[in-house]
Amino acid sequence: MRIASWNVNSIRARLEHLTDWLRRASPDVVCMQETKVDDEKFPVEALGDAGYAVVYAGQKSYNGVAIAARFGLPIQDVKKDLDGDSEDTARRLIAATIEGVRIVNVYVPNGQVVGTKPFVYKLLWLERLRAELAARHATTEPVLVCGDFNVAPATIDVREPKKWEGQVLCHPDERAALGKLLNWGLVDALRAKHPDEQIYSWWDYRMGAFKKNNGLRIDLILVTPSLLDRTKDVWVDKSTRELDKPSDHAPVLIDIDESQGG
DNA sequence: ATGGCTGCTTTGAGCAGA
Repeated sequence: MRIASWNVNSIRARLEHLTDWLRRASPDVVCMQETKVDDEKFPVEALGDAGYAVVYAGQKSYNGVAIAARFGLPIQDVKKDLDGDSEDTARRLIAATIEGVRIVNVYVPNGQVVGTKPFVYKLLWLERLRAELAARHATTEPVLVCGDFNVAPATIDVREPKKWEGQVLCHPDERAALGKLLNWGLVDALRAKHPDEQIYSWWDYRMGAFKKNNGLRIDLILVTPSLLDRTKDVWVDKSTRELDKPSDHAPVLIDIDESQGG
């Protein structure tokens, strides 16, 4: 089973890229972030034409998450938002069980500037996610948590670490919050498979950052140990970032052996 | 260098992103 995570930066602005890419990359499941659209206006039909069913938790203008699965793969036990969220909180989480894998798709708050209210909210959000996973799941289950974490886990995940040192996305408090989430029982799947490679998933639109490969790896796929055992490979598909009017994020993909699971 | 790009918003300057 091939699962992808992609911050599309507006699903409506990216619809052609998305449907073209689905045909090209052929994921069984794609988790999307920053769909930036009300549920009433979600492009269900376009995804259907591409061969995918979709569940979504969206809002106007900002945030929004969705999980699409190839027709024939049932999407079960859909859960939206963190426990304790209300109707007017940002839509940042959608989870579902597909082929026996619990898939939790997150758009972690950006945090804006270190020390601000949004930054504190980001740290709290990561802790709430950890608490919710720990309350709902055992680490022996096949659980996959993916999305835009807005945290670069380590120095290797940043092309210009000195420039980013102590800044939002790279601050020790964010890395500690992510570390605590991992300590519950998750593994950063790409890093486990590629311990020494500099691989990025986001490049700033400005200053020709992509051409210089001046990026950060902030889009992650975290898995429990039983899923890591079944993981064949994890990679970033940079091809979408080369298109006209791209998302600033590229998709991250994981191939999971199906013979051992389900 | 407080800019630089992009998408969204009851359309147009301001916001949020990262």
